[in-house]
Amino acid sequence: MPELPEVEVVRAGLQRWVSGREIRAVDVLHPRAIRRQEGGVAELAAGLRGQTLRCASRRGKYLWLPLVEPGIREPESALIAHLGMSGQLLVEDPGAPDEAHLRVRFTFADGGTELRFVDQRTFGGVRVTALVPDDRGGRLPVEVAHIARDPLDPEFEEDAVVRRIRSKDSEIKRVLLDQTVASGVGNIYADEALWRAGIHGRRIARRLTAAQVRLLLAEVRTVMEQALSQGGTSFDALYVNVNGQSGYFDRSLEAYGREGEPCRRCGAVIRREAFMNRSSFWCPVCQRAPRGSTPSRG
DNA sequence: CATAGATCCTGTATGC
DNA sequence: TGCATACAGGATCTAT
Repeated sequence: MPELPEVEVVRAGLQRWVSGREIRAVDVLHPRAIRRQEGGVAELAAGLRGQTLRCASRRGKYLWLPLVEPGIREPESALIAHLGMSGQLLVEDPGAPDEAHLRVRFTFADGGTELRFVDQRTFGGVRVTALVPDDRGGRLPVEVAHIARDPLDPEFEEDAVVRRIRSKDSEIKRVLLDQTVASGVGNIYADEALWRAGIHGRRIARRLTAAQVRLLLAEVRTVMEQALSQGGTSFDALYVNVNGQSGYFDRSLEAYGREGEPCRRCGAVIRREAFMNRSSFWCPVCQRAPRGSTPSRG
């Protein structure tokens, strides 16, 4: 499932293969993929035709490419994409057969490779959106303005984020997944970072020490950087880079998906419990449960 | 305001 | 063999 490292791999692919190219046309094969587009297909097509894509940018799990018309320097809009849980952005030859879940096709004026948005579960989507000023004199898509900087952002404000996390009267895993606190973390890397830091996800954020929160953020950064260096995590080929290749960080996961297997640090059996309509995996020895938390299933 | 929970979506795996 | 159900989970919406 695409979290920050996977989205970053896709961003780099877009930068290499589609940045600098002029869009000729867009073909929407499934309306849900553009459900948040004001004005629907017509406005999407009008907003893209004849525009050139600028540098591929990312914050957390959002991706965008600013759009410029010939002769105009400052972009005022951008093509934005979110992969949801199964979205793919693929760069392919125009003659390649359509994927079963092809949702949107972008073709370019140069007649070269096309960009395809493929999404089985249709939680993701693309749209053209306005760029608005950010807090540092730059510009951001309006959808991204409320998303916090991610831990790999050079301008990530560690101290402020530690304070913000420790102000929350909520379970730490829930806070890690809150994209307005720090972005880019999803269910997999949350479990991995918590395991590495030796912190149970049900601990209340404001009861953690500043040192514990600092350690947790350091582990978030470490696990994401490792995943990125291996091309991201993939379980079922739903996540791929723009060339359709999977990463292999899943071989390095220590907690996520390892229910019933031994903890690689202490040998205890990794546990699993339902959490926010998904699952949490943790080591009952390395990650002590908070008082009053009910042990799950025995 | 802060926090918790439901909802969207479909292919795959599992149980009866 | 077929049908029903559980599961994967990011963002957003509603409820408290």
